[in-house]
Amino acid sequence: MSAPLVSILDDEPEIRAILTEALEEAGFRTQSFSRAREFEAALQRVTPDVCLVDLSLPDTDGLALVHRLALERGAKVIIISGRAQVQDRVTGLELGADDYITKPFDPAEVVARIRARLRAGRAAPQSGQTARFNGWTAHFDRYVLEDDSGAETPFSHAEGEVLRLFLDSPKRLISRAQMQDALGGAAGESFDRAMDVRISRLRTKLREDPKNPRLIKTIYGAGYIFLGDVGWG
Amino acid sequence: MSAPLVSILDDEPEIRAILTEALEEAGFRTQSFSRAREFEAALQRVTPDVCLVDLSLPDTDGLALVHRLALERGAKVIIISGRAQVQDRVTGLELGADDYITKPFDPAEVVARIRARLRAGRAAPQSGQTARFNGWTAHFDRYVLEDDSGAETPFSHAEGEVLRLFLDSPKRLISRAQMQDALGGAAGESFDRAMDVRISRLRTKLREDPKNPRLIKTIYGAGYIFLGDVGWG
DNA sequence: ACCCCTTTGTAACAATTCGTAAGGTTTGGG
DNA sequence: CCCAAACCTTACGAATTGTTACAAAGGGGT
Repeated sequence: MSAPLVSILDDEPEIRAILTEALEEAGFRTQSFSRAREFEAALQRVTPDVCLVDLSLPDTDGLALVHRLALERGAKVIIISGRAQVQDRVTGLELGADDYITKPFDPAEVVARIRARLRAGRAAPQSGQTARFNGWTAHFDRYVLEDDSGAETPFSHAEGEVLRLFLDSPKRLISRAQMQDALGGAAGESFDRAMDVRISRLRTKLREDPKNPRLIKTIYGAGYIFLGDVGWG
Repeated sequence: MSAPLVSILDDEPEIRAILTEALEEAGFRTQSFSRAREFEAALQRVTPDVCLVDLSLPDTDGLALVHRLALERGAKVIIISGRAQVQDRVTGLELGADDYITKPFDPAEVVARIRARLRAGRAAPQSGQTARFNGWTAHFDRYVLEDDSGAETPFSHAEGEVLRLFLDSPKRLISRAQMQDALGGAAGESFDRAMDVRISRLRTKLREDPKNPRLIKTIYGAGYIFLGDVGWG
């Protein structure tokens, strides 16, 4: 599966350059155009995963273009515009745009919003979620841990919560208070022990050596650290 | 088909009032909460089409809540926050939010952005007659399940209700309370067991391995998840 | 009306999950 | 080196869920 393709349509060369650089660094394939005509010609060939469209184009009515793109072709469209009035944003969104970003913008936010659109597009918003780390593959949709040899070990919901928390913040200290919050536990003396048990059970399934844990490390008096090179997908 | 349901979670009464009024005028059903705990309790019963969540909540870490909502439950989340830094927006979106609106906001834009989410989602319940999933074809007009080899197994009305509920929301957690609602069961001690039996019988017809169900997964204390790539038609 | 079959809820028992308690082990300061 | 606090692990039990057996309810054909 190749990287998502993002099309950029903007008449300012500088904007195109900034966006192209930020998007390629973020791992997207890009394609940029200065005129609507070229852009629509390219659409005959490929359908981009997301289109970034500037409204103030010299050779066409931007809103009409957005409308055609979004409602007729079903493309995901993010408007990038210098017009910042609420009314502009509302009409842009009502016409079918998926998002509306005003100039000046921060490239990082553009990337984040593109990712949000891609995520939403998937049939299964929350799952198909798998993470690889150090020979293991965690399938959160099936609640299964897969060995590097392909052997599978099921894990429970409670164990999954802990594992997900770790995989979201690898190589970073996670305090017990943070866990308590993330795992929805009521603050209390007793919940500490419950968390211990959850972690203990997770360690067992990850076949950790109690004497020498390689993945889930305890930091005495501070919390835990999950070591492991995590890749989501 | 009833109006989409929007849940509002914000600790400021005035904000809740403004949003509620604007949304109801726009034709949505609304439901608002001041505390995360109440909000999560309500989620046991219904899954809103869109959740508007304020990050600065007194009783929990808002970001962790968003993460749980978006990634684990597959809900559509729009963050409404007073924090306007780019970094805040990026982390909010990366954690799974579908959109990020900063205060002060214009209610009209909020409505437009909610509509954009609903349009993109289109997870609306299907009313088609047949659905394909993982080698099976369900014919709701004939009350028959068709094998990938063409062999047919009849299913009853009660089993069909459960199956349709699953097929309408694949790969998403469905709580028992939601089922009870959808299947018209009175909330009571005894109906719980009846649902278990319905699911057990459906599992049998889908030839699920009791030890390792591949399609209907139980999440202890939370509900069920139907895994399967569903295509209607 | 009678019989037989299907459907579906209820009851009873088995299996699983997960927090709690209890006892053991490790850590780090004095 | 000693001790208290922090942490790990095991066992147990309450709650949750699965499965089977059974009975009530309904439908069609004779």
